[in-house]
Amino acid sequence: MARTAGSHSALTAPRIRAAAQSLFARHGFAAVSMRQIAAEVGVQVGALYNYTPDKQSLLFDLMVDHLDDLMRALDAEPLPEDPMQALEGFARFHIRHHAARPEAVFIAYMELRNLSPENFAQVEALRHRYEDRLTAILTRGQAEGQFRIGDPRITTMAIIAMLTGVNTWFRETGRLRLDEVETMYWDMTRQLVGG
Amino acid sequence: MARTAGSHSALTAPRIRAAAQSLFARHGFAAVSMRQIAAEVGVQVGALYNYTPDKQSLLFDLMVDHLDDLMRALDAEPLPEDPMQALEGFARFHIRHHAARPEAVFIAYMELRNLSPENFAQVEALRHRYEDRLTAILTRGQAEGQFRIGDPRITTMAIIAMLTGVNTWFRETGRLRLDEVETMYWDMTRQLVGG
DNA sequence: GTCTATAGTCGGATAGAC
DNA sequence: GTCTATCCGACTATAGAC
Repeated sequence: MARTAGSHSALTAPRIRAAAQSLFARHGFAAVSMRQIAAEVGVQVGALYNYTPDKQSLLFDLMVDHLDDLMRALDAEPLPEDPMQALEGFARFHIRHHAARPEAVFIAYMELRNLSPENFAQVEALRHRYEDRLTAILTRGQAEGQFRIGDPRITTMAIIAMLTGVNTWFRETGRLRLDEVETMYWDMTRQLVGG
Repeated sequence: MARTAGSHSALTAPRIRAAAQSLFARHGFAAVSMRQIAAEVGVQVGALYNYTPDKQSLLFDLMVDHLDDLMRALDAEPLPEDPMQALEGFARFHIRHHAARPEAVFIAYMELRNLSPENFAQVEALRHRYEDRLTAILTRGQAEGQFRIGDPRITTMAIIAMLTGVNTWFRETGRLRLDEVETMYWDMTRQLVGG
């Protein structure tokens, strides 16, 4: 694995990703320059273009990786037969997963309009797949008479907006621990579906 | 009311506001240039500075006016003694008011990080005053035993996130009318508080 | 793989004529 | 109040040396 002196791609690539994520989350995609990213990594701006064709791809890759990660993590969760238990699993998973990566979540929600149309369509498709998992749980629970809800798709949007909202105010240093927040939001979710 | 030829301030001022709001909502504050705003209005860049000291003030004024408008409109609503009726009034008002001005709402949520620290603090204070109105309703309903909820402040954040989420998917041309959406979200809100 | 240097464009804001 | 002209800095992306 001999490498030329000055060749650090295995190290540089993830550092560029991390710097871009941190800076995009703090200042917004449009407000961050390639020079700032390079400075955060500790290289000159030209070096970035060995890793990304352009700034847009940097953003797109962050979003796609975040959503792939989200789907993989959800698929790794147990999925109980009982709709109420499945819903509890989803709600707790959603809060836990999102609270653990606030920067990626923030970017995925705030920077959609800075994606090119093709990239936007791909990201929306991935997000939709995630939402569909919750819709499936709700539809099943409604059919089995456990949930007192209206349109499962509308209920999906309402629950996801409510749960994701935790990220706007939750801080690890705050008065509540995350597992307490999880339980409070699960209580609200359960009541919301009439459980 | 005689005016010098070429003097159109009474007309130009609101057109600058409207252009800024539309462009900021579509492309984001950081991605929009003063030249773009001027072009949308039909003037040259220099003319904008007769109406605003800088680009930051344009954003700040949009946010403050939006939140002032929100508070005034809420204060104009009836506030029933009964907490359940008060909550229904709030939920329906929130959806109706936000759905009617999607651009202002979008900017108020997405561009907070582009405010200067002083301006951010002022905007946050205004938003907090609005949230407090809902917290007051929830606290009263909890004390009177009508609501089965945990922390009223957390419940406030959850309900507002859920209701505001309507703006991410609702379109006037969609399959649902706004008053139907209002009722569906009120049903979910009622169940969420254990009613 | 990283560097320096640069092309070519665009940004916010201001000065001064009308 | 609006215009033109301009300052001066910053931007993305590329070229070519090492």
